[in-house]
Amino acid sequence: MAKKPSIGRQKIKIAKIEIKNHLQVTFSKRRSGLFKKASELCTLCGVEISIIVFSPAGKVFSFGHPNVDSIVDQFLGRNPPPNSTTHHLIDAHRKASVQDLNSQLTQVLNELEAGRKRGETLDHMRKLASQRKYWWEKPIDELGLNELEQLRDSIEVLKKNVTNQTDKLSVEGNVNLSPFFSVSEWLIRLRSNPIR
Amino acid sequence: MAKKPSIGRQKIKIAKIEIKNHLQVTFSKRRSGLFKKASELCTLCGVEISIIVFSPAGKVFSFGHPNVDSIVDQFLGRNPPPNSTTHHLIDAHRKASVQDLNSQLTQVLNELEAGRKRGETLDHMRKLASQRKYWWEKPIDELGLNELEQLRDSIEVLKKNVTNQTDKLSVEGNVNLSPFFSVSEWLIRLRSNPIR
DNA sequence: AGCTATTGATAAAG
DNA sequence: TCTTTATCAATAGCT
Repeated sequence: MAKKPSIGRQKIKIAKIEIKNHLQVTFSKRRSGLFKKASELCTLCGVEISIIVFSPAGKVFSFGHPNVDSIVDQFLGRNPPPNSTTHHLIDAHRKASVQDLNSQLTQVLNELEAGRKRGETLDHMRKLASQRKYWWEKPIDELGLNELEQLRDSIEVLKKNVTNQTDKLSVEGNVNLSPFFSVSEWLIRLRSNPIR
Repeated sequence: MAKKPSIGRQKIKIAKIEIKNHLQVTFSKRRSGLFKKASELCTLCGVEISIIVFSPAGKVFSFGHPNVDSIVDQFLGRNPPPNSTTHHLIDAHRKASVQDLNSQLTQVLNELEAGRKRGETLDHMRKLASQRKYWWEKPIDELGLNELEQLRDSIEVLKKNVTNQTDKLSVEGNVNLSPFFSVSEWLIRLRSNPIR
């Protein structure tokens, strides 16, 4: 029989797929494949993985192991807040090297940046961003003198709070005036755009 | 010649690997594979992906694409803030201890998780809210103006502190520079994982 | 870190 | 989106 049921899988170049329909199919397949790989890695090696995918359409797909629930629950915990927090800090300090901290910061920044970008793709988020009802939603470098003074005052409170947590804090009360973006903005967007 | 036709790849059960050495090898291989898959998905479909892996040893590995350029530039100090407080900031950073970074990072991470989590189990969070005594344990939507200020400030200081820490650490050590990482990714890894 | 035999993932088509 | 088929790509077991 000269029949050729299928040419089968073909090698492809790793470059932006232009055919929309094709792209959608590939995205679906590879996204599930990626999550499956992550799942296997979790099981095989007992690690914790979090994946967030922001599609061009503004949809968000996420994978997490264990559930985000357990992370939050662990933090809130049954224990009294001070103990819980202290425990968490001690544990983190024991395990974390400075390199880890940097990695974690990178990760956080990546997430924040992704969250910010995602917000920009959504109409209602765009609307929210443009409103900027409060000064603290602005990028810090846009703050005026008076606003900076408020900021400085709040730092004093911050110092006390953090001191309570770690009983060891030497950060001086200064404000970083070169932000990448408004923290409050991504906070608002994050909570306004629950994953999935 | 009988040679050495290895038995090649064998099917494995997706379950926790007990042999430590074996686990480490598998973790390395599959982590690379996962990041490569993510990279390909980014390129093929033009999506944004963030992956965070917490190893059992406490190490953190992250993948992010794209839009990390601006962050990298900030980290590299390409655009230092032209204001008088810079010196004070640098001073503060020098004094910042690892514990400071830990505590601040922990706080940021938890707030981030709480913010993401909120959309899915609003009731659960509100219920737990009544048990909390400190502002940094609240869900983000319950934070007031002053509290948001504090949070933002802590994050800004955190960024600066880690920038300083990274500067110290990026001097020596080799890094795993996989070919599929973008230049930005390389830069971040160079600064995040100076010693491997 | 490399090698190779297999398994696993997936591009193309229905 | 789901199934099938034919290949391509990832990786388990060794060295």
